Amino acid sequence: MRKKKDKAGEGEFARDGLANSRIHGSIARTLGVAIVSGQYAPGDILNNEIDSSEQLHVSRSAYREAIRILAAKGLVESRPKTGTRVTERSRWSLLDPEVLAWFFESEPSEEFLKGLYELRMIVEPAAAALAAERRNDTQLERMRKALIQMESQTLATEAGQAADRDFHDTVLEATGNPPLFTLSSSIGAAVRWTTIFKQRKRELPRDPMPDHWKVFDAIAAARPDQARQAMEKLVGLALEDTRAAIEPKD
Amino acid sequence: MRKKKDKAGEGEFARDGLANSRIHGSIARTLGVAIVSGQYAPGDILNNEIDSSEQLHVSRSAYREAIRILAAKGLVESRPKTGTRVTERSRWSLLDPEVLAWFFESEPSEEFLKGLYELRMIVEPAAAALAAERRNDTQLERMRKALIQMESQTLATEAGQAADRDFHDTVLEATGNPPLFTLSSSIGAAVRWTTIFKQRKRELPRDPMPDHWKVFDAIAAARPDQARQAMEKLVGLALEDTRAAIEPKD
DNA sequence: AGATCGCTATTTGTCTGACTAAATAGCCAA
DNA sequence: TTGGCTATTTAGTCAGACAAATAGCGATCT
Repeated sequence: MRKKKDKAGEGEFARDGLANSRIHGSIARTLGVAIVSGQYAPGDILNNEIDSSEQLHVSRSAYREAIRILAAKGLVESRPKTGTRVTERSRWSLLDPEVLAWFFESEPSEEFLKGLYELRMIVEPAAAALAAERRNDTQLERMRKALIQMESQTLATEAGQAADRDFHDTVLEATGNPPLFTLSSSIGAAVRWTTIFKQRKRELPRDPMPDHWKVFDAIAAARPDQARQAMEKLVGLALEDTRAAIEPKD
Repeated sequence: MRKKKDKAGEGEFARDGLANSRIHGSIARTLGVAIVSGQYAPGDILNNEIDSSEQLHVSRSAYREAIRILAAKGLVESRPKTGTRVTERSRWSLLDPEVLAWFFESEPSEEFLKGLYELRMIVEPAAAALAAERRNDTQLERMRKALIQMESQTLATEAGQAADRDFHDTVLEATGNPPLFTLSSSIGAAVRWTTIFKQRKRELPRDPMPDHWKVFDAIAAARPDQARQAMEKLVGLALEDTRAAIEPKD
């Protein structure tokens, strides 16, 4: 009864190779992905804890801990007798790093991506302006290193993409505004998908470096307005590229 | 090495009267407040699960579920052998409604409030502009009703304050951008504290209604730029009022 | 002396099963 | 019809055992 071989179908939950090697984390991820991908609709009630944990071949306590994680992120709500139900979308913590990752586990909807870009378009230019006023030398150096790395590795490599994200991250950090900085995971997600979509197009994509350097130069020169405008242009072009790739007209 | 007798007052955790009536929620709140208020510093290691749960007079499973909640919000990180440690501030989900509530449980630091206002200053004018383009009649009606309620009840009443928050909420919702809308809890928190600080001053505070109506009119008239400017002014004045109240010079 | 390997103690992680408490639905009586 | 009681279902809590991971130490080898 204990270690029986899983029957196909039920009891499958992916244990991520690296992180999330704990069962509760894996279950949370599995359920989280199922919820954000629409496999469960808001208002739907999950099977009760006993049935669910049996189907997944895990103990009730591990399953419950997974549910607590989902509840903490606003995806579900539990009450005695009623059970655990999926909450309405407006209550989901869409900017939570994990929730975001679950969203991007399957291809995100165009509408969702559009929303994320709109957020970038609002936040990043303002952040660049603040960064131009407040950045310290360490942060400036980190930005420069990131761009150099991005330049030499190109966005075709994982290291280059990480450098890209690191640059945008550091800009946010240089605002010295902690609440603003927590948006970095959301913006990082959008940045990542810009790259993915750009590379999906066959043609050689536009070189992103000049735009990035303009932002950097303005921040280094402590020119807020210039930094805002440069970042506006950068994000605008990224949006364009992504939109072009997402609407395949050819 | 380990303290035999812990601090006096062991086993105390507030069970919120209304929501959070479950033990795991109460413990999460107690620990969450202790963490964000600086009672535990990032890097600190919590007592192990057995000791902690005994001190709180709860079962280990209830305690563990609380820890899972905190981990889901990025406040702590658990690993075997090492224990559960408080994560660095930059990983905290500062915009999560519960985390925000824990922050405001004790008086928030001026710096934190400033960050929140800066976020408002960035997000709300842009949101008002988008709302002017996209709002539907239902949302418009909700905004109008909120302002009327706010006008008649005044910000001295709980109902009036709720109406204020509802107005700002609806503007965010009218952007039609779900990721943007999730910022409403953060912005609502800032709005709430504007009122608290304003009322702390003895003198009769400035009437907030004209500014609000200007924003509404612009959104109703579908004029994005006008809406942006009106909201900019509204938030700017709110910031001023709060700053005046937070720095008592008289 | 230094590096390497493996052991062990400690801590979280998982499991089991029983019992408690809350919330609902449905019944029964007024 | 209504109002309240009760049965039932579900999450919530508890206790205790065992498993897995790993940081740190110590023995061993070079």
